[in-house]
Amino acid sequence: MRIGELAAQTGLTVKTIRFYEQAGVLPEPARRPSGYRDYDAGALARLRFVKAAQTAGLTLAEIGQVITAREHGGPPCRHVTALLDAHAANLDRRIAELTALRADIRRLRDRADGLDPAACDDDAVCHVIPTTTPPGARGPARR
Amino acid sequence: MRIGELAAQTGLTVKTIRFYEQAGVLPEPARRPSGYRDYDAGALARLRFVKAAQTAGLTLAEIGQVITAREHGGPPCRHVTALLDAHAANLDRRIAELTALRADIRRLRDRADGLDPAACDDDAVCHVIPTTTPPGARGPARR
DNA sequence: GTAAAGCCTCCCCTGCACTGGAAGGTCAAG
DNA sequence: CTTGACCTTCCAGTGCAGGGGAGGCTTTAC
Repeated sequence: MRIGELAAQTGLTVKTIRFYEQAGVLPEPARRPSGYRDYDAGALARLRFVKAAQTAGLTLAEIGQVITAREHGGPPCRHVTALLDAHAANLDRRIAELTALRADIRRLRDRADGLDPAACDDDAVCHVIPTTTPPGARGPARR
Repeated sequence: MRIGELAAQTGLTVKTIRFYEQAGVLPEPARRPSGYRDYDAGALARLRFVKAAQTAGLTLAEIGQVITAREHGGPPCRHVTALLDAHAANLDRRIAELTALRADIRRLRDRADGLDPAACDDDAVCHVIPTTTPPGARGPARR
């Protein structure tokens, strides 16, 4: 099938499929005499895997590693479970960060309701944001 | 004071300070005859505000808006509290997303322990990641 | 026969907050 | 006089996952 049909069947855009090929998560397909890409059912399965792995939070680079491991050796399951574990740990950390940031914002917000807007001074720009570090701050959240 | 001293006093890098100036969150300072930037205490206060606002989760663009509002009108407190509210709502959404993703990963991980690594098939790359959408999937998390 | 849709490659753009490096000017100490 | 620290501007790149559009073939439908 041609790239447009593959896109329709996977819900991806044509651009994205070509990008995946260049990113190394989708093998280069056969070409028709015209130069058009010609995909088989394997491409469909592959793209389903890529989508599922993305949904599980893996990056394209990691997915590429898994695929390479698969092609150069045995089943990459151990690698995959290690990636899942690492992502789970990352998520735990990020969730904790965001939750703390959420609490800080709530504190600022509550405090703001009791402040006089006219009392803002120029240098500090706005006294709703105290320039003395609020309790519980751990530096800017990485995004 | 020169830029290096300001950097030392704020804990930022010289590069970052110049970047902030270009990003519009720090006004252009006076210049010495040599062309060197020459900062006063206002710059220190301003950078403290920028850091505090970043800690509260605002982007540089938003901080720039707050500063512009401050310069072109009265106190920007209402603007700031609106931003804080928007960020709080965003955080709630992102925390929920990440928590759901975390639960999905935990499910995959638990399932993986009961699977046979040799049973991976080629098209699916690795059966630890099921290509049929797992229950509770809501699409890739935005990062 | 012609128009429209589809495909090709190529290169640049997005957001976010910086970071690195090149090529050169300035200033104080030894 | 030279060394070295400090400063200047400008350009480019990072990570991540694509998106936009130009300019030009190919295929399909009428």
